[in-house]
Amino acid sequence: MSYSIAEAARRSGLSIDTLRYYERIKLLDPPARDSAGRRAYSDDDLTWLGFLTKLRLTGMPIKSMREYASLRNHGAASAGRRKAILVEQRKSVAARIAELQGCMDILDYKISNYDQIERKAFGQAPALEEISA
Amino acid sequence: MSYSIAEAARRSGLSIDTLRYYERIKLLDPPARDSAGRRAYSDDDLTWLGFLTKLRLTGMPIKSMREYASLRNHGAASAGRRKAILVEQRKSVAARIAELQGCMDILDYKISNYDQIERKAFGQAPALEEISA
DNA sequence: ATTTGACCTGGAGTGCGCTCCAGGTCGTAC
DNA sequence: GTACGACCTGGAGCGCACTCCAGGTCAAAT
Repeated sequence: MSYSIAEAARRSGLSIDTLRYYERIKLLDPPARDSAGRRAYSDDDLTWLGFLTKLRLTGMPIKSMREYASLRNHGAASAGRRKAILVEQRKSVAARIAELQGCMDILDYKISNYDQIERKAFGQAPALEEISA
Repeated sequence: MSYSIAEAARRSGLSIDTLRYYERIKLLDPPARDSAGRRAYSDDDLTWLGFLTKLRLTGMPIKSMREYASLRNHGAASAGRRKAILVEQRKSVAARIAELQGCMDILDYKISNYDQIERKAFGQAPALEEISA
């Protein structure tokens, strides 16, 4: 199967502009063209786009994605480097998750403070939270 | 205690420029000044900066942080809205953590693929991974 | 034959969150 | 008294990841 750019956008969740942008910056090999010169994305193209969007979601900068993308065209010899990139990214994702957990604990603490204030709302204790809010 | 901008930067982990920037965009109430007109941050200022940096770490946009910051100056009446902002942010953090977990699963899968390739490296199986790499 | 709409290109513009710069003022150390 | 270093201001500049635009082509529908 092959897909128009609009279809590819719909299926990948990226915008049409972003698809062309990714091609320009070499994240994506130029897709086939139909007889009228329009892009015709293959299933493989979409699979790759799907993986790219996952990498983006991890917060990987486009620079690194470009390196990974370019290594794909350098065959099996580049597998080691490709794996290393993913391992490194995995590490940074794990760190980010831990960081977010930590932040969430703080949010929970602050939220529970506000809860207490609400529960005290019928008393007249002076806004205690202002001290650390 | 009060702190020079350099000290405040060191303690908050933000740059001096960022401290002045945060003040300009009203994330931070203008700190006191010493006799020479230099900023003198209080412990409360630093506490607030600490909380701000946590909010930033959660990915909260500066726009929302500004809203929260401005509500602080509107007393106890704004506590409900402030809490709502934090609750909303907590939700988005939880969602982001889930998203990252999902991405990490994919990374793990890809990495284990590369592991297999390495283990087969002494055989001559054609680079199987190319199909979905 | 012409209108429509999806697509094309190269290049400019945008929003975010800083970061840097020039030119100037202070207070302390020599 | 002058040299130094830390600080000040207003404003310009930057890197990132898109996003938008003008002006054009092409094929199917009327």
